[in-house]
Amino acid sequence: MAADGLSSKALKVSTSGNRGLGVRGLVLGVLGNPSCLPQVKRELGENTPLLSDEELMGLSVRELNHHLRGLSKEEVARLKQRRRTLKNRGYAASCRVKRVCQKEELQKQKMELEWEVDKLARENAAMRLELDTLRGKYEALQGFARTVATHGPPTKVATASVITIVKSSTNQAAYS
Amino acid sequence: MAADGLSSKALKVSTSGNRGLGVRGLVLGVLGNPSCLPQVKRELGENTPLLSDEELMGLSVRELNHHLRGLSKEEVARLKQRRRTLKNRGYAASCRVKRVCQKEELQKQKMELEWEVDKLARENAAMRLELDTLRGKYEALQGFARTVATHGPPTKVATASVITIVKSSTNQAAYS
DNA sequence: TTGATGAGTAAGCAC
DNA sequence: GTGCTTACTCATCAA
Repeated sequence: MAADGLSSKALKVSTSGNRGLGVRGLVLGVLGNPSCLPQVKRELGENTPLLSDEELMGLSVRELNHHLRGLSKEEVARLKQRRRTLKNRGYAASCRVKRVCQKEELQKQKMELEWEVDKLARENAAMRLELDTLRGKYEALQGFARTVATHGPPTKVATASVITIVKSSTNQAAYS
Repeated sequence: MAADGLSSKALKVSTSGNRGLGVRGLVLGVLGNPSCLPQVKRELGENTPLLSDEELMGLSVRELNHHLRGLSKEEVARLKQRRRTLKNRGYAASCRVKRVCQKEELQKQKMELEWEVDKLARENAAMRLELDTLRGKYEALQGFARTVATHGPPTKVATASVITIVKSSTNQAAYS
């Protein structure tokens, strides 16, 4: 268990993948091509040219197996573990990116909604104003029509239609 | 450097702070009171009762210095590092909690805004309907008033006011 | 096996 | 020093 932790640490140090803005990766990258421990037994395999992190990452399983020929069981395990670790590093990075994107997406949607609320509220206010204005005019006209209907209607038909309009008016209870 | 990494690992294993749901912390917690390496030199200090993680975390700097009396420089550094590590663990946890809370807060705000948009849109539609209805009634009344004004006004004053109302109407250009 | 994610650790920044 | 955040590693789960 402790050995695992140690070997992992060693692998981490040996790593040269300096992604993002990480100062750590850059600093460690100065020290290292990926060969701190593997170097010891490297003479066994001629066609294993000290795979870089990127190469090891990109390999398909079949290609990886090719590179694994002639390596000791321990070496194979070590290389596979390094591959897994490198991939995990990538997964972690994309996980972080995803998190940030989701947050930004939410903030964007929020802003759009705020804008929409503002727009609708302004439309609403304008309509309310228009409605009030029209109601005022309507009431004035209605008053006139009532006067006409009361003090001397010119035609029976027209008067009837105005009365209908006035009665169908909902909440204007100013019929003293 | 490698020694640092190793000792850190050892510290991590010795740690018993099992916060959150982590299975790892629980599992490792079974193995360990915090005394894997420190135990060797423990006989030197009588008044250092193997500080637990919680105790070490909660200590003020002054209290910590008290516990540091009679320890070797290496021991002091080790203990301080453990303290720092423990605190970092807490910081990381609260950082994660904060992140989750912020996200939930955004989602909540988004939902509230969506609800508000919906409300305003419905208000808007209702007002638009009301406005159209009222416009219809107004136009009908206006037609009647014009008829009256043309074919025999009962009073001069009332007619004038109706004419004013009709003329002040903005976009109703149905004056054939 | 691969990809994603929670927790823990160290580095680095800001106060 | 303290607290926060990022990048990395590992354990663990899901597909």
